[in-house]
Amino acid sequence: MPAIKFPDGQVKKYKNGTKPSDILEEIGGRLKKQSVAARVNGRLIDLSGILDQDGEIQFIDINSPEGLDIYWHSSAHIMAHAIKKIFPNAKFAFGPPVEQGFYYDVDVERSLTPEDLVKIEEVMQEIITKDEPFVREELSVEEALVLFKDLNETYKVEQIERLGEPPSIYREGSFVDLCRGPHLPSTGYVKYFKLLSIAGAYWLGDEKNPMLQRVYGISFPKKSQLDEYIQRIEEAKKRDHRKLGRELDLYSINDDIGPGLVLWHPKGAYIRHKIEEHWRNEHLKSGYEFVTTPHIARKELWNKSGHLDFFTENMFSEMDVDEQPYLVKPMNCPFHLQIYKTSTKSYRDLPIRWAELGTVYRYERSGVLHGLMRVRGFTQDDAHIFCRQDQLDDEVSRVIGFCLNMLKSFGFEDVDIYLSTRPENYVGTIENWDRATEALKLGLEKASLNYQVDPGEGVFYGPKIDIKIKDVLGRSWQCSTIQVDFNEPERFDITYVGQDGDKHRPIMLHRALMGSLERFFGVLIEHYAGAFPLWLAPVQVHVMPITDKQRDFALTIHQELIRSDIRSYIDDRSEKVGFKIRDAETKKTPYMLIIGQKEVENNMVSVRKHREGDKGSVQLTDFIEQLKKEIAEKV
RNA sequence: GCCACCAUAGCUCAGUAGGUAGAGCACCUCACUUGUAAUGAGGCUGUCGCGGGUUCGAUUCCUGCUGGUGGCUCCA
Repeated sequence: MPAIKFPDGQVKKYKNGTKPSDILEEIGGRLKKQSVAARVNGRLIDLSGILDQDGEIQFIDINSPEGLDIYWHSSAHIMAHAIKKIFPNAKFAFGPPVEQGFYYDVDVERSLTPEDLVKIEEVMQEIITKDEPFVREELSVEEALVLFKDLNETYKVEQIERLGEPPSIYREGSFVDLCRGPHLPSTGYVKYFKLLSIAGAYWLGDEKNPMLQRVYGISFPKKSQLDEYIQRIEEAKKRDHRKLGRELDLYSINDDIGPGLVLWHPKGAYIRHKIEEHWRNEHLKSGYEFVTTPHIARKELWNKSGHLDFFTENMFSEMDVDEQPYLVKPMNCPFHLQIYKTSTKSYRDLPIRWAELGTVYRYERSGVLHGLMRVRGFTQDDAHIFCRQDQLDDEVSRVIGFCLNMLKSFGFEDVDIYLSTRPENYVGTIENWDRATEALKLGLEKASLNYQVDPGEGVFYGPKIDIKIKDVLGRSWQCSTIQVDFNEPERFDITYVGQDGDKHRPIMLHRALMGSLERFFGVLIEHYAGAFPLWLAPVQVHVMPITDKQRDFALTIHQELIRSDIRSYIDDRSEKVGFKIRDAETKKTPYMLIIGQKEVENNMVSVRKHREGDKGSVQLTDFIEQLKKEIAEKV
């Protein structure tokens, strides 16, 4: 007689063999309708699972994150079932739920087409209409191997062998799949779904393995949720930085120049200029000094730094300079190290913080290039900090705080933070790694930040903190990074003279706050949907006379704005004011000044704000004051 | 790099069952002199991504390449 404790603290005894679904039957109502699985003693189980011991139960709501995961997971099974019906020889790999929906990796004899997706959707609907229950079975390894070998499911067989423990399977009608579960009670629970795309994916994520076809889909209990999802994707596409970059004339990438090489147009370059200006000011305030280094260096430098050992596949091929091989820089660090070495450093000199907007070039495989987010030539807002062991904690803390502040000034408050720890291949001692990792961790905790640990994801030369920002379609892009380096100080043999008169090895931190200006600009465009805050807007004010009669007055206003350091543009075309407003609105100019006869007579300006509309008339001096305030506050 | 898809005017797109192409916006000119998201009329705009093949003839069919898109792998 298991005693089951409910979330409200109530404890009830049930007879042996009771299932969560029995309890739901008894409770009924909304809970029964909305629950798709149960968590018993922390473990998720099917509603048809057996409660055989005492424990705490909690029902999983269909619309909770876990509920949707189960929903999508079961949807993936239904999709696989449908594919199996259409392609009896299809073999299946993995089909998990993801952040937005689900996918299944399949091995089908021919390439799937969009028409196939339509067909698969139809068959899925049939399976759903049949409302077959998902039935769990637990098998021994041997039984499972026999079953899946019979089905010629080679990937499943491989997976069973890899697991090495008795697996569970789920049957649903004639379809059987290796799966941990839990699942929805039956296929009929899946109401509204859509298959979204087909892509290639390597078996087990290894590019040496064969490529499977990955079919992505999404499903929801309610039609409105599916509609909203599709609409959200459509809306997101409108603020894609590649679309806005073209529409707002910010940048372009040109085939004649080469893929992954960015042309910053005047408006984009202006925004970049403001970003850099802000960046420089903040760095000076934070105790950094600037350095500037060349774009190429002798091959030998890259040999010394280790880049030729671990980074060659990302470096552009060498060039010949007076019969000496040179390489274009993929990183700035070796240069900074060479500056360090030009003089003997005392412990009193540390910490040294050297920053550079350093433009680097990396060969990125063609398939990975993506607008401004992933390019082949980019400018890092790089800095290297050389410090003593006793300064490490403090430096890490400072960088974290500095970094978050920098992101905040561009409106990024919601970011994902990762701590990447020691990978399999590493240089340096375990003690050093542990100490450095501890320092990074301490820094994060002192700032009371939420972060995830990425075990083994550190660079071979040291642990790191990464901050990622999501683009408009929910794809994560790494921007900020703070890395400890045990490799290069060693290779370049940099030292400082300690209080004891001996030479010591300083600790080196690499850090980039925005990461690269290109990527950062990309996420920034999407973040603001192209409507940049006043301080960044390339054109801050559109001045528009209503008729030619007000042109002279409008011109004096435009000139006054320019004199006051406001970026003004005068639209004196002989067009209706509605036309000019539309134009300025489309260009997302923050402010419009409309100048008609009334304004001329009263010596006023009529203010209109982007997306907000008419703000009424004010004195020009007041308007300028207001703008200056807004610019200073960077809102 | 791998899998799939795509490439027509500056942009968004239509089109040709194979006979060298069109619309809207943008741009230019003229008229209108206008009050908070599109005034009207006229004009300009193309190696139909590049190369090869099939064909009397290719933007259209086949093929190679280049570039892009969505993923995978890899990374700021």
